[in-house]
Amino acid sequence: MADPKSQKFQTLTGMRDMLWPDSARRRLLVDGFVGLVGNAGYKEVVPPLLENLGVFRRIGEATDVVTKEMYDFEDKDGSRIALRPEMTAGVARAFVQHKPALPWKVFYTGSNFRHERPQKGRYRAFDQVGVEVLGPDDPDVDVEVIVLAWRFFEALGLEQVRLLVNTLGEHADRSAYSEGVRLYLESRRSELSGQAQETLQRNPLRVLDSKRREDKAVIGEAPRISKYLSEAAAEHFGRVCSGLDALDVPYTVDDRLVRGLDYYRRTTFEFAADALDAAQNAIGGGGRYDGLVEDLGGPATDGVGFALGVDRILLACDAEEVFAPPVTRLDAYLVDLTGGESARDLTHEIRGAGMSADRRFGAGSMKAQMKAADRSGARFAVIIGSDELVADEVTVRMLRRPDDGSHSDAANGGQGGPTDAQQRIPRRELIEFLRSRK
RNA sequence: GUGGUCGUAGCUCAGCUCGGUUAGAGCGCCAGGUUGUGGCCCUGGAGGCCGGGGGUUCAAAUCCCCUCGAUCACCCCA
Repeated sequence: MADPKSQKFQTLTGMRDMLWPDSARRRLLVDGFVGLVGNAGYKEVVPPLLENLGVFRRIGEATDVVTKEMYDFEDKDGSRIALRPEMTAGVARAFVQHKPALPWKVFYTGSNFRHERPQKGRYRAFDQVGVEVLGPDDPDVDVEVIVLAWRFFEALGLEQVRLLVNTLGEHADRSAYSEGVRLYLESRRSELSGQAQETLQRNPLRVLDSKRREDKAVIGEAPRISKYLSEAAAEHFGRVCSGLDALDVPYTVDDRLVRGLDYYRRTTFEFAADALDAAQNAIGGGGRYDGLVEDLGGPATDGVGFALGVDRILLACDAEEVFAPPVTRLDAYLVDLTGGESARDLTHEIRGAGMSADRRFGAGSMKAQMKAADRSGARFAVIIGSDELVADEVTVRMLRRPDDGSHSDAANGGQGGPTDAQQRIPRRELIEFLRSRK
């Protein structure tokens, strides 16, 4: 950095400012999600960004998220607290604290923080949207949750999304399976990559996730979860699959799908965006976490949910060229050649009537004001010159047609684009004029 | 935490290999052409300590070292 007197600040590593139109697109995406899950009976929950560190420890002592990536620090009273690295643990804590009626169906949107090396689709501050259902053990809940996410991707226009599902079995199944995998991998330890050997010591199941080529052969012959499943777990999973079939949601069972966080039991799932050439192509994931609530001091309660990565979804939308940012719309833009009082009064009058209006501060030449009017996306320029002022009239000029979603552009062939119709009307009729042409 | 690539105008980049007058282009922005009319066109203008620091040299955007940042991959995960 330069000399301290004139130090310029910029965003921290892995964090970024989102400016328009990216911010508009993100807003639209989040609003769409809220609408979708609201229709399914989910209510919003807004947990705090900071929690006692212990809340997040339950995510898994063997995970990087907990051991290496948390923004944790000491509070002023000496207690250990942390910025949330994900939402589920905080939501589960809220459940334990408030004891809401069952089933508790909630959704959330918000930022999470993980201290990792940033790369495409991975930031230290990232947005997620998600849902959680606490209470029912019914496999139909798993289905509802998965289908919700699937419909959301459909609504955005995404087509190259793959749904992967798996089951890790119940607690005992998972432990037995983990041990089975560990024994197997130990027996072929020398064939594994160095990284995989390290992972093996901490969390054998995670080795199955390795992307390194040298590990593939060994992983391919590893034991399958199906052999370790209890009857109940197998039946649960079977009903999840048949539910997805019934609702025509395509999926593939991937028995190597081991999700990162320790609290998952039974159903797990992940959404991969194939249009993303980046390594970070998981745009969402989730599963059952029966036992998490108990770990946090609550009654034994089943839970299932998912989290979707807003940033990655937007990246996937870019790759598939869908979900363009919304077009700016304005009902009127004021062009005032007489000093600005009319622009000031009319913008507020129009807004007060429930329509949208803007104007240019500092006025400028008519050309400058008209240019600004065009760029604003306004349908009409409302022009007030000295003639109009004296006659108590306004000139209303159409800048684009009602059905013209694009920015006006004379070069686009003229269909619905170029317009220049204008007329003078009494000033008191302006609101009615704009309203009748909305 | 490890490795590769890259930092020049608001944005996208040229110039760097073979150091040498006021560092360029396109887009965007501002103004004028059109003294009351946007989108197209033409003209002009503003805007850069060439990421920062140090070194080599008569001379560094250009060569060397360090540093910071970005980016991609590993790891991990959304």
